Amino acid sequence: MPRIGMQPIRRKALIEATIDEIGARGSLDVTVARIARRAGVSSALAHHYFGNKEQIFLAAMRQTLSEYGAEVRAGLKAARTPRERVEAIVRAGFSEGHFRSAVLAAWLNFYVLARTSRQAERLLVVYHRRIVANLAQALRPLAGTAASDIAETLAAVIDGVYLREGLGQGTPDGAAAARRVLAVLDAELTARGGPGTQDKDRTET
Amino acid sequence: MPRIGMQPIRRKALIEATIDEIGARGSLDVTVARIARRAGVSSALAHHYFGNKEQIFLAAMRQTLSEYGAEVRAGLKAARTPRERVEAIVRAGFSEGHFRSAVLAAWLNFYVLARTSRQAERLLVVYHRRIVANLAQALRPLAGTAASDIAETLAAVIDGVYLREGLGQGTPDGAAAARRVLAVLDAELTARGGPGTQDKDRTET
Amino acid sequence: MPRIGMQPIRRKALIEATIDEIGARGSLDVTVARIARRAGVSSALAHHYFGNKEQIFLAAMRQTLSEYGAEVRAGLKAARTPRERVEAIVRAGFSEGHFRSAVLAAWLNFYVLARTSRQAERLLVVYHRRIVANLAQALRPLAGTAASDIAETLAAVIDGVYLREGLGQGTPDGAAAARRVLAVLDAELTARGGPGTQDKDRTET
Amino acid sequence: MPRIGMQPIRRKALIEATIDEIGARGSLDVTVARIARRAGVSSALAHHYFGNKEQIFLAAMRQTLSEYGAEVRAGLKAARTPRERVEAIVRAGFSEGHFRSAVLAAWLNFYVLARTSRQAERLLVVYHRRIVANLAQALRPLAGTAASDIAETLAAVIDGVYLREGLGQGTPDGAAAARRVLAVLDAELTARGGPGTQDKDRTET
DNA sequence: AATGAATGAGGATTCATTCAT
DNA sequence: GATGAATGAATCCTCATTCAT
Repeated sequence: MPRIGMQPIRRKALIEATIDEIGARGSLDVTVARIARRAGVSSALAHHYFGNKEQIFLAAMRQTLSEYGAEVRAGLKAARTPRERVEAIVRAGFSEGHFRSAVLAAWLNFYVLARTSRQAERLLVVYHRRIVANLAQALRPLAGTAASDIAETLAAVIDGVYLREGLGQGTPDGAAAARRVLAVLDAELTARGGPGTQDKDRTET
Repeated sequence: MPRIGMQPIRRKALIEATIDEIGARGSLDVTVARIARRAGVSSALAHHYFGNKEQIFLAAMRQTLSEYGAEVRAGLKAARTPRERVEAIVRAGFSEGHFRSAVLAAWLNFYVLARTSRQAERLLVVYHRRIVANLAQALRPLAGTAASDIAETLAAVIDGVYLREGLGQGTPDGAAAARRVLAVLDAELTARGGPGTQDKDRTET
Repeated sequence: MPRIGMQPIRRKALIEATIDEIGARGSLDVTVARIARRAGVSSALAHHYFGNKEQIFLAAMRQTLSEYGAEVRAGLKAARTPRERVEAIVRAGFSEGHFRSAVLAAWLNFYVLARTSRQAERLLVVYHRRIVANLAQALRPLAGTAASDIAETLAAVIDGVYLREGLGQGTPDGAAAARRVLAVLDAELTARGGPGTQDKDRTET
Repeated sequence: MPRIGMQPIRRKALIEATIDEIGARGSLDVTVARIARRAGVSSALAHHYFGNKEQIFLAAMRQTLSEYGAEVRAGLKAARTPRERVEAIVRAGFSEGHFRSAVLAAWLNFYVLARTSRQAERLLVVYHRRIVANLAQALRPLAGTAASDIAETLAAVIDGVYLREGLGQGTPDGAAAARRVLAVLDAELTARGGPGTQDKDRTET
């Protein structure tokens, strides 16, 4: 059975299995054996490829983060106006691909992991910075010097909505979630720049 | 050594030890033995009083939630105007007592626990509803029919800020966190009702 | 079943089981589970009392060493002349209690353990020093300033004979082994002090 | 990359790697994978060439023994007098090549291996017999009928000194070790044959 | 009331070994 | 000739939980 060049295939399968298993289990309390079984391999192979459990988790985290990043980039590419750029970033977080119970559980658990693992923490911090930077850049034309501050707030709202919506058992409503975040954006812009600014932005867009 | 009337003392000690241990460990990955040692009792006693580990966690969660609730109520009692009422609720979340790394870790882990334990989920949902209800009630004079919606948003912002601030290693800055949340409040009020409304509210109160 | 005060009993049983198991297996390649089964307890209990496998080994080593030390002391107490004192020390090493295949295997493995474990090495060095010191003290009246040197040699002969005799599968012949060591002693004394000295010693004895 | 005629090269490399690894690790607790890596090949190849782990160990043991034997033979060839012949055999054991920590660890572990593996035991017994035979033959002109007995004793002293010197962490002192063994030889000769014999030998030498 | 004693169950990790290529 | 792929079988260790005292 052993064919050559399996490494990337197995790694990918194990990473997906990890996210799914965390999602299914709802906690980091998943065993390597179950992850491996889900991926259709032995637990020994999982260790062979990743070294230890933490590395498996970190790989899953990197994967989730980079998928999210890709979604953000794809959204940004399609956006034409500053406003659209901000919306793209916000919507990426609540897309069907990511705003699922399993992925949400994974995210939540990565936050927990970050409290224990230095590497996990670093990943999360980097991701945080990147989101804020993306938001700030998109907001600059709309909010000027307030861009950074609004970006920071929006990032927090995204996380908060994500967290709260995810608590429910049912399928989370991504559209509603995104709407709530964008409402905060609108409010901030209106309040800071006055209606004029906002209107101007909208017109521009 | 066994004295009578120890039950409440032991229970309280074990609950505190649980929160501290979750805080210290940074995850739910704490053992009953360690919790018990921290509380100065045997692990057998912990089981004697709580039945099993999940009940210990749930008790710790109830404790954290009710302390938070008490802080909110205390703040509300001292508040005179609607605005002050909202601020009190927001500030309760970022008070020195709760906005600590250990408590934050506990909260985070309660969210995780809620994915596994029906009881934990119920506790969290109840707390969520209560916060939103409190906020909505306080906001009614300020925002009218928009109160509920703004309340929902504010609750999300609180959670998001809490989550993000807590990621850093250093002592979290409660004042800054509260300021950011209140800024959202101001923006929402300004944007929806215009400055006039807000001023009027303040005067009314 | 759990009665109080079992700790020392369990510890002793586990230590004996360890030595026996090393003897039976012929190497350090013994499992905690087998040791525990031999002692009639669960492997979890073995860990509970000793912490980890290395500590179990070290305890077994200490036990073996201290039993040997006790045998030496008992022999010394019964000895009347210097010569008898030396003989007592030598014979202690080849007594029926210690010159058994199992104990021998244990010793051999402790030497191996000493290459990995700092603690084991320390134990072995201390034991080495003590034997040489005992021998040297006993030899002083017989060999004067040469006592230390002869002691060192005798200790080496003891170990060498022990090692070689132990290689065979059959029951090792302790008497023959002791005789060979004492022959070296006689030769050293004769060669250094001349026959006169030796005869005098013998007459004294 | 596979070239023909690699077998002897690979085997030799693996054998050396085995001894080195046992030396480095200080115990038989070495993995085939590490041995193979040290030899620059895959662990599968090690199995391909040796069948299983025990055979790898046995090959390493044979190698060590035969190197030692070669050193003895070389020493014997250069020796002119009986005394020199004995000294050559003794010194071979403490030469720079063999009296190293790594080799010593290997020897020690071969003794352990001999308790488990029939083949290893046979190798060790053969080596033992050969050394004693060599010593006895060399001693015949010096000690006559006592040659065998003295040979047996010397062999034990060699092993004992080897074992004890090897325990220390520092570089073992081969010259001192050899001196101690030869001192026993001198003592035995003096004591048995009287000073005359010994002097005569020494003069001859 | 309180605990020491004890364990079953499980989990991460390791490793010798096999096999298809 | 050589190896990457793969795994079954251990093994150490942890831990929640129970029980007699």
